[in-house]
This record gives sequence, structure tokens and C-alpha cells, in this order.
Amino acid sequence: MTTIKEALDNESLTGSTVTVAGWVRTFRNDRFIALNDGSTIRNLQCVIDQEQVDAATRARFNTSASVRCTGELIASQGSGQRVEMKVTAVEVLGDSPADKYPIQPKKHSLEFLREHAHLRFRTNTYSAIFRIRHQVSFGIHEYFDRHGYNYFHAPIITASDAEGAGEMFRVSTLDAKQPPLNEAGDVDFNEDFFGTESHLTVSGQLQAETAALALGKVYTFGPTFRAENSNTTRHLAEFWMVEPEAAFMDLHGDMDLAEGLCKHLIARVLKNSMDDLQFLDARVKEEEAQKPQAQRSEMGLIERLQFVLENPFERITYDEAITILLRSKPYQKKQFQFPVEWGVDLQSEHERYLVEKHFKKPVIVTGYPAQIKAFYMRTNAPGDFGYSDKGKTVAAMDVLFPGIGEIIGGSQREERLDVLEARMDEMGVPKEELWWYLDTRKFGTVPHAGFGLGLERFVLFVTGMGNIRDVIPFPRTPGSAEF
RNA sequence: UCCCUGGUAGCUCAGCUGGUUAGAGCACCUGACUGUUAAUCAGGGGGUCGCUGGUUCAAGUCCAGCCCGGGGAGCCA
Repeated sequence: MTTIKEALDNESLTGSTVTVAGWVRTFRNDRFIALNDGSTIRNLQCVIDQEQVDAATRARFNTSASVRCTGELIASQGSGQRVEMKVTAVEVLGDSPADKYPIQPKKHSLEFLREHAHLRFRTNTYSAIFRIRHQVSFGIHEYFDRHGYNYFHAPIITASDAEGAGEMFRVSTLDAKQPPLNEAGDVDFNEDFFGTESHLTVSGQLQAETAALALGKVYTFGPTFRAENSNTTRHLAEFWMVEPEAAFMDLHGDMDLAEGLCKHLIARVLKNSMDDLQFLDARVKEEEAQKPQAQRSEMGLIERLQFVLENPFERITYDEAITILLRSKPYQKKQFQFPVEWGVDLQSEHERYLVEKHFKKPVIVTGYPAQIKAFYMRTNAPGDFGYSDKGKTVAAMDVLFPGIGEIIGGSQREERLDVLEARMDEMGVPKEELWWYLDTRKFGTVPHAGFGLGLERFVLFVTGMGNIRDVIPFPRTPGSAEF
């Protein structure tokens, strides 16, 4: 069997007889089957001889019926394609009743297709997205492998709820109706499967740190769970996260790694997925044309990817970001909804201004105020990068992308035991639970750093899609876990 | 969770200040078609107007509550 990609691209196959199998996209003029097998966004035109294929069989070439065709690949007589198949044998493997099949050969809304998530892979848009998602995923492994990182499998289930990255899903085998109670009348998790209350992971970072302080360089890549009631176009309850962690790396190295990874992935997609990108590019352009002039982006999808690939990310400190925002037109005209002042977190509107209006390219912001960041981030001292005389800062870095906002959050980690413990006390993080984490600082601690990259947010950027639910096969969001 | 917005045929949508039998395009069904590119042409069928209650002689249209979708915000990746 030959894939349609091979049949179309491998010119040496022209003139030979091959067999292909796939799903019918359209059947035109009682003669032309546009066949797609997922190997490429392009279809193979299979031309049948009406004297060889009876009317009853021809009536079965409905949209999405599965068909196997054998025939000679010849130069196309029509103008829409280079080669086509002159079919000598055709077999319907699975019928697709046209009056029942919900996906029509026409433009559907993404909302409608989301409700048919199991069939949406059969559309051009989603097949393109998921081929690109594969390129990004594979590229992640490729990049880290080339840079000496070990793929590290952090646990999915964790007994610690001190990771500080949001609400967690509880994992339990206790009877939900009548859980065992302790003397105080609370649920007795000693009776639970793990002998303690346990949850799905919100981050593999803390475990990855322990491995980095032995293997040197590691990265995790797996599903992550947040039980936040977030209803936005860029949040999921189950998503995939990449978390590299490297010993002896400082914040500069962390930024270089993050930028290097992003560019590697973009380059890989540009190299391997051009026909999918061209389809999505046209799709984005069509969508942009619907918007009012002021909201249209200046670049097309492919253009934007090339631009990000070729230009260095802007690197600024939180101090500088605040200064830029205070001088900005929207601030002066009081168009920002949220206040801009040193010490408060940057809001979406502020990030968008910096990335989309001021710099017009990805921006890395470092040196955030300590009070708005996690306990494990390294506290800056005078002379440290990102130190500010306006207040206590940490060696954090957020990578902000146009249209998406935060795509990466990372930091140099606090390697000094006394500083780390003081910080944990200050923020109310239970040290007892994280005794194993603190051990890494007691025995041969070293400076180290890492970050978390949201896979779906990155795929969102690369595909030009607008809703994160469209770049993961079966999205899990509050109130929705179908399929 | 908050704010905005929507729910009418399989899909996308129209239906003005309440008033006969709720419309269109596409899809679907029947027929035609040996070079089509979301093929085309002719004909046909198809509706619990999200749910519940209320106002009214009369509700797709007005009011209330609920459910679901979309956009924005917060939380973050």
C-alpha cells in the first residue's frame, strides 16, 4: 500500500500501479473521487471508469466512506493536480451514509466541530493541526536530545499539594458516598489507596529538579492537570507541558534555552509542514478579513513564524516593563482597565501592549517582584540580574507571545537552603511535606534553572488557531469531558 | 467565578414595533451528467423556534428562572 503523500510527491511512482486507501472527501461528476488518507492535507484524485464500476457502487462513494483504490498513477488531465490515479480496481471498505454523516464538505463552525471531536480529524483544518502538533511534539524531543537532556518521567500522581500551581484534582478509591471518617469527622485518607490524600500533578518541576541535580539536564513532557474553573480560550483542565531543568544554568542560560527551543520548533514546522501551514495561513487570512481593520494583524501566519524565527526575542526586566507601560499611550489616555504600578502583576492588557504594540515580537520579562511569584524562585541580591531597588525581586522569566500571552514561565531556582526555607515560611509552604525537595539543597546544592512550556499554547501560535480547545484532540474543560 | 453575547431545519443564519400556513443558502433525497476541483442542472422532503413557568384574545417575538454555546476578565502553561 502506498500513502497518498508518496503517490503525490514521489515522481518515480508516476507510471506505476499502486494501491491507496483512505476516506472520500468529495465525489464529483460521477467519476472523480477526492481521496484523503491523512498522510498529507492534499487529496489524490482517483478517476474511475464508469463501465467498470456499476452505479450501485458509485452511489456508495459518499463523504467519508473508506475506499481502497488500485490503479496507475498518471499525469493528470485536469488542471488542479499534477498526478491522478486511473483506477482499475476499487472497493468500498466502509460505507458512510450521506444522510447521517454530520460533517459536510463545506465550511463548518469550530464550535460545531468541537461537538463532533471524534470526526473532526477528517477535516482539513484539524488534520493539519494534529500533523503540526506531532511535529512540535517530536521536535521537543529532538531539541532536548540534541542538547544532552534526558527525557525524565515525572509522576502523574502526587501526594504533595504544596506545588503551588493551582487547584488540584483528587485521586481516590474511597467510597464517594460513604468515605471512612476519622475521629474528628473528616475523611480519613489513611484508608485511601496511597494511605494519604493524593492528586494529579500540576507540575513535574520539583521532581525534575531532583533529577537535574544528578543527571545534569532533564526535561519532562507529559500531561498536567489543573482543577481551576478557568473558562478561556487558553486554559485546559488537562494539558501537556514541557519542563526542562538544568544544573549549573543561570537565568541567562534559561532564556537562551527557551528561545532556542521555540525557534527550533518553528523551524521544524516550517520545514516539515509547509502544505499544512499554507492551508492554515489561508484560513487565518480569511478570518482576518472578517475583522475590522484596526484589529487585523499585520502579518500572515507563515510570515509571522518566519519573523519570530529570524529575530531575537526582546529581553526586558519587570522594572523596564513598568516604565514602558507608564509612558504608553493607553496608560496616559487611561485606557488600561487595571493599574500599572511596581509590585502588581502584569495583566493581559499590559502583556498584549508590550508584545503586540510596543515591541511587536516575543518578549521575555525577567526580575518580577517576589510577592507575585512562586516560593522556589531565586531571590535577587544587589548585583544579580533583575535586581531592583524598588523592592524584592526573583530570577523569574516569562516568555510572552503575540495573541497568546504567557507561553513559557520559568526561573532560576533558589539553591540556598536558608533563603529557600525562609521564603517557604513567608509564603506558608509546608516544609515537612517537601522534605525531599529540601534535601537537594542540603546535599550538594548547585545553581540551576528551568521553565514550563505549555504545548497547546505553542501549537496555538504555530497554527494560528484562536481557541486552545481546537489544538488538543479531546479537550477537558470545566463541565466538559466527553469522548 | 464575574461581565458581554447567543440558542429558529442536518449546518450557517434571517424573522421589523407580538397577528394567517416560520423563510433563505448549503447539506440531504430523486433524476441527469465521460474531465470535475466545496462540480453543475432540474425536482422534492425536512421545524417540540434550548427548557420551564408567566403576561396576552394571540408568543419564535414580551417577562422571570434554569440549561447549554461563544467572546472577554481573573487564575496560569
